Amino acid sequence: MSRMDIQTRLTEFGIAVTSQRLEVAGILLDKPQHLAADQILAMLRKKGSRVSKATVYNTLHLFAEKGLVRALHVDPSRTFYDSTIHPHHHFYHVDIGELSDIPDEQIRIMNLPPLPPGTELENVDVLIKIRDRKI
Amino acid sequence: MSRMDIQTRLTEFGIAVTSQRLEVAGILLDKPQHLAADQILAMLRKKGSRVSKATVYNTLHLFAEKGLVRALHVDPSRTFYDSTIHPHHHFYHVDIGELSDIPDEQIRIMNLPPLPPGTELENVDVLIKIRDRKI
DNA sequence: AGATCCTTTAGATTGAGTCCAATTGCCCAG
DNA sequence: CTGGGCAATTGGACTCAATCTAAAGGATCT
Repeated sequence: MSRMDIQTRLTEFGIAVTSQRLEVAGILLDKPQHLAADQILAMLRKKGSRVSKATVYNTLHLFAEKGLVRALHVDPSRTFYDSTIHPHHHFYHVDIGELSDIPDEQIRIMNLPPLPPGTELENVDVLIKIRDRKI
Repeated sequence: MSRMDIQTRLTEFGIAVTSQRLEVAGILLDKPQHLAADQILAMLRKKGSRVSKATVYNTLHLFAEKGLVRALHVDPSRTFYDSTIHPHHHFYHVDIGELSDIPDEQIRIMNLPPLPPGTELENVDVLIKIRDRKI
């Protein structure tokens, strides 16, 4: 995705454009992937960027809140950010701690239960945990 | 659940019985609930127990591994352990950070995708995120 | 230029969870 | 009973993702 495309994208999601936000988005939105904040920070540093840790965290929170990316809480030790936002679900390979996408169309959920009164749906996550087949 | 019942339960799940494990199980298996390690530790301490932090963590890991309880990674900041193990799913109220059970029978998932080669299913988690209805 | 507001920053701090080396407890053989 | 062996427990140090804070920077408007 070009720098210009990313700018447009940020604006579409109601996010004010700054050079730091462009840098973070440039890394994460590059392709469909799942990255943690510290991985993004490391990648930025490797490229010579001077963005601070606090800004990376602030930026990712903002992106997630505005719906530009999706936060995933699968690995208990850290939050991953998913650059793919059209609805889909995940495989989590517990032996190697790896996350992969499942196209949404394949899964259909029947009989969604009634929500508790006074609440509305935010979203539905399906996480299919898999492991290496034993013998 | 009586002390004796808990002993039987541990043994059924292939867990060697110790006094510390009985104490932890006594708290968590008392009723259907979701507790974090530090909550369990605090409850034990309040009862006058001297179980160490390391033991609480070791014990919960062991319980989860043996299938006596289920670990849930929903709140990014800590792991909750669910005393209910028959299959079921969860509501997560994002505004107040509260977790509640959904009886399994209500939800049916169609068209489970094929698993990646060499892997087998561990389990399927459905997490329905809800929030306070806005006006 | 000054004022206001938002963003970024370095560095300190938090806190769940892990690690480690030492101790305790348990069980069985002799 | 005794002691060897092994598993379980322990306190305390440690890790590290994430948060907090207070100050500095940057843009925009009048």
